Parts: sequence; structure tokens; C-alpha cells
Amino acid sequence: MSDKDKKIPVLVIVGPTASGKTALGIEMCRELNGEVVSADSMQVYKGMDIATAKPTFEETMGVPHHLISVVEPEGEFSVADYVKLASAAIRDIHSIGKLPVLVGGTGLYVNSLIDNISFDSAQTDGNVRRRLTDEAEQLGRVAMLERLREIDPDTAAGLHPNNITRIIRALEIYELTGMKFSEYKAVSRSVESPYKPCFIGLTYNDRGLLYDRINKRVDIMAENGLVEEARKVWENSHGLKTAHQAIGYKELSPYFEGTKTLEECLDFLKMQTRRYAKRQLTWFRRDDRINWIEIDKILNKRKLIMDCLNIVEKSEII
RNA sequence: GCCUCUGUAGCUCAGUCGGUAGAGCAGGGGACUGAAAAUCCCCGUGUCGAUGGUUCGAUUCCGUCCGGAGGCA
Repeated sequence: MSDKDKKIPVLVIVGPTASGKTALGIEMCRELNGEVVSADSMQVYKGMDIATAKPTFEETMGVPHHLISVVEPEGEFSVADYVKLASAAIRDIHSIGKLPVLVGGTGLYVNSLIDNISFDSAQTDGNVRRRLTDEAEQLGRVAMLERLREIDPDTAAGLHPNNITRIIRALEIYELTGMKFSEYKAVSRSVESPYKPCFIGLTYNDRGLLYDRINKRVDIMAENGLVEEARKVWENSHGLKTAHQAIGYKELSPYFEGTKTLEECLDFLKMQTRRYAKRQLTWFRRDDRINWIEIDKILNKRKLIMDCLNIVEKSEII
């Protein structure tokens, strides 16, 4: 048996928000005896259910879901944590003879997991990051980029001075490890991936139809209690770390503060969600492993499932 | 019916003392390795309402018509 045959098969379903990944993932699990592993940076938090469009218990149709509601929203969470937890979940699912079905729209999480990016060689240090952030405020962004250019000209060349987040991370890695960011990236890819993935990407031929769906979904969320959930999150917003970034809460705070109407806030929320979908498409489009399905061209659900089963069959992952 | 204002990018509007036009928002494209639902970069040609006239040349001036807003009766 060759190494290749020992790899763990994983069906990966990606696409922009509101494209129907969740429902398709559940269907695929039913067809292929699988379990869902969520690849979503916001569904990991407990209590953030409606805005992050977690499947309800009924919607899961008995299919087990992993990596949903696994951490408190007050905590910090990052790709590194995700890869650790998700790879363990995949191992467990495979070990009981079932197919792991990775479903999610967080491109960084999907790729880091499937391509087996190692985050061990460089940790993160809140103190260092804080200090660099303070220095950036005092010295200016251009000065920070200049500092990076001296130690790592290649990385600096690819960064705009306004992108201070990335500049600081590159400097942080250098301080913590002595490695250039480019070296660190190479090291992080040094171990071959244990997964044999089959990628399915959901998209719309007509972007306007996707946007219609997004707008409609926000309205449905509002009917289903989004505002009440958002108010709770808003009241606790000072306690949140990474979770505060979620789309669906911060957009409603002007309403809670009384400076904008609910309708204005919901319109803004729709716009932010549309832009997010666009960014997701940009991320996934560059991955030529993805088998794209334009769902506005698929006549019915059964056809969609048959097409996906065909893709899986051709990929020979199972 | 008469008078006034108005019609320019998907939307809100600038502007051209006559040489075919530009902002904001929306939208589009891209980057992405421990914040990623985050962060950041780039992108503005449109019968200047329609049609005649004046002019070397009209979106700009004049006439008429068609929308829209307001006023007077």
C-alpha cells in the first residue's frame, strides 16, 4: 500500500455565504455516510447562532456536526486553533469508517487545514503584538514597513503601508523566531498533507441572484430573532475578542444606540454580507482544485446531488 | 390652461462663459499563513431626456415635444 492510499479522503464544500453549502453538506453526508466538519470562523462560537446561520437541530437531519459552538465568544480563537480541532475531528470521523465532509466559507481555515499548514514554528505573543501596534501608532505605518523592508525585503515589497495588520504580523514572526515571513511560510508547508480532498464549490452564474438570496436571508434572520440575539451580543460586546468581528451584530449597534433605524441597519448588514460574499468568491476562485457548480443553472435539488456524487466519483477519493 | 424649476453613471448630484464630462454612494477586480465574517490595494464612456435650429463644432445657446416637481387659477 502506497502512502497515497493511506491519505484520508475529505469531501470539501466551499462557496460564498448563502449559496447553500450547509444543506448540500448534510445531503452529501446522508448519501455518503459522512459527518460534517464546519470550516467557519464564526460558527465556532457558542450563542452566536442566527447571525452565523448555524443549521438548526432539525436541519441537521441527524447528521453529526463538528466545530460548531465549541468555544466561548469571550475567548480568542484563530486558524491555528481551528486546524488543531478540525484535524482531530477528521481523524475521529475517518477512524469510525465515515467520510469527513468539510463545509464552510472561511477560505483561510479550509486551505490551512487541507494543505496541512503548520502553525507550530511561530506562535503569537500578545505582548509583542501590542508593543508593535503602539510603535506603529507613534512612528507611523510607513516607518514600520521600512523596518520590515530591512529584514525581509521580499515580504515588504508585497505589502501596502496601510496594511498594518500584516506588517505587524511579519515583524512579530521575525522577533519571535528570527525567521523571515517568507521562510516561515516555507517551513509551515514542509509536511505533506494527510488528506485526499475533493473540492466542490457552489456559486451563482448571476451574481444578482446570490445578492437577492443574501438580502432575503437577512430578512428571514430578522424574523427569526436576529435582533434579540444581537442585543445580547451587543450588551456583552466589550467582553468579546475575535468574535466581535462577526457580521450580523456590529451592524445593528447604531440601532441599539438609537442613532439609526432598524431598517437602515438591516440594509447595511445586507451590504456587508454581500461584500463578504464577494471576498469569499475572490479567495476561492484562485483554487483550481475546486469543481464549480453554478446553482442557478441547476434545475432541482436531486440534480444537484447527482452532479455532486458524480464529481466525488470522478475524483476517486473513495 | 398659464408660470417657474428640473431631466447628466445603477442612485444622489457637480460641471462644461459652446471644443462630447466628474464626485460620493452602490457596484466590479485583486491580495491573503496565529484578528480572516478580519485587514488591505486597484477600477468611473455615460445615446449628458427626445427632436429640430444656430454654429466649423451643441450635453452646454434657441425652438418644439415628452417625463418629473412646485406655484397661480
